[in-house]
Amino acid sequence: MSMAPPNKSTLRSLGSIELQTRRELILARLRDAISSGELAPGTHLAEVELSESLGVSRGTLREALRHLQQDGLLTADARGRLSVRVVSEQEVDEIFAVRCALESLAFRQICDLPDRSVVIPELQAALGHLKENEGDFVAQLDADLAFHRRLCELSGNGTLAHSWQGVSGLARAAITAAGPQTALHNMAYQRHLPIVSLLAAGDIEGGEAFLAQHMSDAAERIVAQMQRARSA
Amino acid sequence: MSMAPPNKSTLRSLGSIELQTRRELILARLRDAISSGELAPGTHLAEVELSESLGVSRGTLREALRHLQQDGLLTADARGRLSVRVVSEQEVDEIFAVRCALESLAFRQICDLPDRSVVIPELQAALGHLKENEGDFVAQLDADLAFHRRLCELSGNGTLAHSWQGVSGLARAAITAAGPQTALHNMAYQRHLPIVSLLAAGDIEGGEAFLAQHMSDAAERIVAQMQRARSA
DNA sequence: ACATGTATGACTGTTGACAGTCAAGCAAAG
DNA sequence: CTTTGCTTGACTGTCAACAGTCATACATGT
Repeated sequence: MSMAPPNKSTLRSLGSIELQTRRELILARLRDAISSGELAPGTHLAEVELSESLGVSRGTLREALRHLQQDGLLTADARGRLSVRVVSEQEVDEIFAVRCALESLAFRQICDLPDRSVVIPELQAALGHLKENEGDFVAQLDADLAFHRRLCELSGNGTLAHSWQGVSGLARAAITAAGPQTALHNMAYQRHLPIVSLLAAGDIEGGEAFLAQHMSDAAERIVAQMQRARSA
Repeated sequence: MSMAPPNKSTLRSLGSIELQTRRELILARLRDAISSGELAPGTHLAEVELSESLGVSRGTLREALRHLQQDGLLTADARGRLSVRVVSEQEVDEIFAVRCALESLAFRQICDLPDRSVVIPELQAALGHLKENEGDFVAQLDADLAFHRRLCELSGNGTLAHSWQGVSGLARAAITAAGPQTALHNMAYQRHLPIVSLLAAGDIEGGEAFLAQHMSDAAERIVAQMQRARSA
């Protein structure tokens, strides 16, 4: 019995299996654990215990930890012990101010793009995910951040997207730490809709103003919730 | 023979010795090597060879490499081999656009500070270092970046300062890669002076406009030098 | 010649173990 | 009761070695 020889298109369509190294696996795992609150802020991360529970050696774990440390999600004390970063209320303002600056740049760069018509549908698709599953907090948070990330990516500025990712980890950790009562998910679709509209209109001034309000609102809401949770 | 008992002030003045781990030492060493061009862009970094030449084990080296990778100074190919990042001409524009957005935020936040009078002398001091040793290229580059870093630090926004550091590594690598002919050091003092003046005056609009011009000028000069070097 | 095995070398991924350091607890000396 | 010294336990810093994979080059068969 003879099989038909594979043609080039078949070979190409097979693609390549994505190779996930152990380090990358536990890196993603730890990222999720921190940003979801599974690892509460301030938690001490003992290397031996963590490596055993994750099923990897300490060396492999340490490489992932260095990555997270550079991301700002972990902090080291004088003796080198790592713990999950606790974001203060002041830092929430800082984080969202930086996000505002970066996303405003993305907005401007998209407006300066020769052809804006391609990015609008992309953002509308991201908006769609925001409209779906309105009850689920984490899903809403994911969709929220995904929308803003897409905004940065669509600017075509890879350095910008990379910088944004650097602060987004902290942003997500802060939002999660504040708790699901933050009510960030209420009306999330409506709150993000004007961004796309202003972008489609090419209104740079309007977009920047709206983004500034959008970010300061979010920061204020989170800080308020943190204070409420602290006094309780 | 009796010594006088140490009083508290003496004890306090002793301070504490700063503990430098091997990982941090070689991290700084590699940082310098990359940003100074000692390790040329595209250079392949073999772990065994590097660890031997640095006098550390592979494990220790790898932790430092992960740090640099996250900083964007190193890139990994499909097989995990690391090499010094080569910044394209497009990326130069990207990097300086991000720097502009971040430093503009720093400018605004300093202007919003209750007491601006404290930061002005600090920046003037940084300007002073820029005026000194005008012949030395690397010293000028150091002073240049130090000035901009100080601007971000003085904003009081630690997250902003951290994000800036994230792109500054790439910026420095790009400048060094373009070569000392970039003439970035010419009139560096005069080119930075208006930033402090506008800041002292609290002129946000003027400051942002100047920073935008400052950054796009720098990017243009670097790209031009890269093209010149490439065609030669 | 061309395609297919097959050894070889180089490199990264990963691991387990050793060494040094700090904190906590306890005992002895003042 | 305070201080000093010692022991124990836990933790991070560091290392050398094993295992798996890929590219290269050579040899083999058609």
